Amino acid sequence: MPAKDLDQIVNLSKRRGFAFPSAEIYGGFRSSYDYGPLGALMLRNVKEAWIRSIVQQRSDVVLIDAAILNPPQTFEASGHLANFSDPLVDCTVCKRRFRQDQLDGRDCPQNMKGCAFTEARAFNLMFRTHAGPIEGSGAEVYLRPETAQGMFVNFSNVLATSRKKPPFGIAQVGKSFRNEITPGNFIFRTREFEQMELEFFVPPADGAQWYDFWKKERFEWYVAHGVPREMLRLREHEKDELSHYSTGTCDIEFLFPWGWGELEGIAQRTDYDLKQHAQHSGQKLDYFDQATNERYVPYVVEPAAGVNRTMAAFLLAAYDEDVVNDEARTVLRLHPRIAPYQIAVLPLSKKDTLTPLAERVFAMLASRYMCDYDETQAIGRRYRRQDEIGTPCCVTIDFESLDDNAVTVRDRDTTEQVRVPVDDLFAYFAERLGF
RNA sequence: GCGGACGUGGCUCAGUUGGUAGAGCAUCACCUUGCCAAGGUGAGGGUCGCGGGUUCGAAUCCCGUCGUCCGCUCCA
Repeated sequence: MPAKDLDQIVNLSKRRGFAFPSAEIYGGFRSSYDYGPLGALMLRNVKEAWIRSIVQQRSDVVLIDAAILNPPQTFEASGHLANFSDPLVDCTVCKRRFRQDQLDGRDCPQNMKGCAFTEARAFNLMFRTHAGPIEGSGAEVYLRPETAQGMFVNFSNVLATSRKKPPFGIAQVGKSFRNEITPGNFIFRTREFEQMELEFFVPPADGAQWYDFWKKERFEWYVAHGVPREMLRLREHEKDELSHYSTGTCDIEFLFPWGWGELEGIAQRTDYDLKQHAQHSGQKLDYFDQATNERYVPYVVEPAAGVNRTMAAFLLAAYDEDVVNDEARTVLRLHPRIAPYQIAVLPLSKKDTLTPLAERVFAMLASRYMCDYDETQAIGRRYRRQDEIGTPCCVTIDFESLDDNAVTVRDRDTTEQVRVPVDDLFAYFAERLGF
């Protein structure tokens, strides 16, 4: 029973410390969220799960971390400066908004009787600032609207230093900034957001094949991390939806409370980006294949995912309310790799006699897993608290533990308990958590 | 950005025709219990988003502003 109501997640986030409206003591700042103690851990887990799948478990992808600030040339080449700005006009009569360039001098299509337009305003979706301390001086710079250009401008650097050759990929996780006209839906669309992008460079002839590969690969990543298949879909873009350089794009969409929303776009970008940067920079951005004696500009397949909206999707998919012992409980059925904590260590009693062993068990488990420690209030209440933040396992130390050096491990989803010797805990959790 | 609704302690809310704020849950301390929450006693926490105005007096009226939600628009 996934959450139907966004409010459930927003409230839980605020109440337990996943995400807070940014600068809340000053009334909040539109479109920004601050991630709290649990949210910061979960966000990191989402990114690490992606890196693990894309970089660690593959031998053909390397990771970079490029600058957020970029000179205008980067975005002149990418096309963002020319295409990322729309002149928009509002009709003061029918209250509709149009792109001026699409109106082509005509009257408002919605109202034949002379609608009145406002002055055209340019909505540039890129954040601009300047380098140097004095207002108006120094070089003009832009905050990147996507991480992708960092991979393209470093294509040669990576090729020369990593000893990779096509097909190979450059991955990056990092913040991007877009001056969205309408941010909203909690952390789904914010002006400052984080991306997980892969640029996968392939021989042109293999582009379509790799496009299919990454579509399947990325879809299954969400499934493997706990999103029910029926809450996901792969939507191929229509021909008229495609960017001018793309020969195919599809979105991996999640069924949000407000409808299907994009988690990730997978695009065939052909050789557009490398050629643009080669042209603007005057540098060669191609690959010489020794085996075939051919020189070519690789085609690019780009899976580009949103970190924050993926986190939102994980939360929504995991949210559940069930009944345990005639009591309603809220439980986040998060994947163990995604949950903020994997384990909570809970001494049954606050009696000092249990504390030394409990602290020893915590120190042991914390060397490998993110663990919480809580010794206040009734044990049942602590279980429910951990359920609500998605902790897969609770380890309870009782008085018997002092004698038999064993603890009780309680499962979040089934609430079942098993007795496990302290010495066997690592082996047990490796099996139970999967890592 | 437009239209509509809304903005009260961490959360959910109550606050009568304007008279200087309450509840439940949560949190903390102590006691009790000790394997599936909401026993006992007590405590902390709100200039009612922010600013201005009207008034003897405003959470309650007016203006502005910030923010949230819905619809439209936008989403290379």
